[in-house]
Amino acid sequence: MATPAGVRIDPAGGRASLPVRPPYDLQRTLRCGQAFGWEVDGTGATGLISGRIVRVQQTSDAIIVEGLSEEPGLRNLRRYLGLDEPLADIERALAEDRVLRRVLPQSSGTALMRQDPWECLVSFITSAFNNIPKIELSLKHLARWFGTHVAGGIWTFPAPEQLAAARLWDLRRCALGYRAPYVREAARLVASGKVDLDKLDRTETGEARRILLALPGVGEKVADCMLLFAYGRGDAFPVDVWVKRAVERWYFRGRPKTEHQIREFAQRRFGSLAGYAQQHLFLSARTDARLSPRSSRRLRR
DNA sequence: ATTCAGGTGCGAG
DNA sequence: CTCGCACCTGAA
Repeated sequence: MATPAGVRIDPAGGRASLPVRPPYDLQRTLRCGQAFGWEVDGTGATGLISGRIVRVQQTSDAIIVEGLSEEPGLRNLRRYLGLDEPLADIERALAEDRVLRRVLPQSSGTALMRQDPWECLVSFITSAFNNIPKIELSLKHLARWFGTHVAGGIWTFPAPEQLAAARLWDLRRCALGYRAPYVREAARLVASGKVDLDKLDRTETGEARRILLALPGVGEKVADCMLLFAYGRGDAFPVDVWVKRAVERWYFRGRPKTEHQIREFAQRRFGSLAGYAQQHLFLSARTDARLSPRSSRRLRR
């Protein structure tokens, strides 16, 4: 297959340059909470993709890649990072909505990624009733104790087989708490082939959702995260506590709604862009002091 | 010491 | 089917 236009490759240096269009924002995309595996700093980010340690950083019109300089790895990275998402069109459409128009400036450029379904599954099982630092801690421990060593201080995310064989007691050492049996059982279902995560890529969304919901530790929210972050189903709308607060506050004048009602509302209102709407509402809610639990408790009185 | 955190599973009405 | 409740555990 031909190299896409605009791509510059320097095989000897292990470097490449992938073109991107505004408003794509690498930092926002990696920090927005959809992916956990990347070490993001002021200038770029480091992570593992296609079994390689890769550093990426954004310039005015490109993503500079170090550590990966050949296809199909680069194509894989493009897809993973959502570099080809038509963000300008998407955000223009979302800005028709009065709420999104207001919050978009602070989250513009966030692209939906295409993560590995298995890693995504474990990440979001772990995320349930948990906080972000501890989720990251658990995932880091999982890689350290069950993954494969790549190079100094870097381990791959463990394969289903690697976790399926784990002792519960060892899994618990990863601070997974009561989620440990969920993770191991999910690993066994995937490793045994009883659940084929790759096949879901070609499965109709509703059916894929039903299959995901049958996995232990996977409820509506986690299933929707997987549909959105791993399977590219743009109409998925994961309803977590932040999105729930934001939608109730900004679309229903603070009237409480069930998660089901919120999901239905979002799909009707945003359709195939519901996933992007969710990202922007989520990011906005997290940075809006008025939506913090402390604040809303005060207002409730 | 208490409280909180990106939900889910389970039993009851 | 909807509702309420318990829940591992590190960090503030």
